[in-house]
Amino acid sequence: MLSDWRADLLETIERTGSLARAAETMEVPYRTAWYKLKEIEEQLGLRLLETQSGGLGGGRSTLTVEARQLVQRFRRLTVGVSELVSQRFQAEFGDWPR
Amino acid sequence: MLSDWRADLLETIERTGSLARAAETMEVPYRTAWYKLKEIEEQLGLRLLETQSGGLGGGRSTLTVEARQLVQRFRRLTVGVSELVSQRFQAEFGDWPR
DNA sequence: TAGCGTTATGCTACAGTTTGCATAACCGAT
DNA sequence: ATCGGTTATGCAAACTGTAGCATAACGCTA
Repeated sequence: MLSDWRADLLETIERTGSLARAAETMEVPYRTAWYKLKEIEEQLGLRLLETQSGGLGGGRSTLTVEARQLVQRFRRLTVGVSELVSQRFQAEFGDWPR
Repeated sequence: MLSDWRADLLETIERTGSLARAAETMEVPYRTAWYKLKEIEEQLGLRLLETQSGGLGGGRSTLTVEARQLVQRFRRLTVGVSELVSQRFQAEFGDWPR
């Protein structure tokens, strides 16, 4: 339910302080980004964003504590994995004919 | 282009000796299984099946040597990886509230 | 109060995937 | 010769994910 891309999205929201800006930064429609977030929230049964519409800058979004923890854990989970995969891939398919 | 599920499919074909039976075993329509195989063959540019229609039992399918090697390598590639992942997952999310 | 940029969400369209149905060819066994 | 079960494929329908467009509410700022 989480993925590298989704973790990126969450981090970008945190960095930009807005879902709209995060979506633009990641070059994905706002509609889609929003939908993805809802998906995660639904699957995991938790709220990811602390949002406010209106006000300074039009509004803002920040991550909830749970979301921040989630991303942290996910990052720790995946670090080293892709390296292992490509290493194994090299070992098994390095001599692949095509 | 390969995946756990696809490797399963190939192994099931080998085990049952028939694409039709493999599809039934894996509870996926014959049409779909066939389509998936074509997809892999096309992407990798190799033949996966040694087929015969008609004859004893109506016909049969067995894996080509290349297909068998492919599955073997893929299994070796993924075995250590999934172990690492589930170990890491346990470490990071073992105490996850839900 | 009017304007602006953001959140939130419904409706719709479009593209790609999956699936159902149909048909043809094949060939050993009866 | 006919039957059965299999491979092979075309075609169209159903389903799914992604994206575009529209609209409403919100609240700071000018």
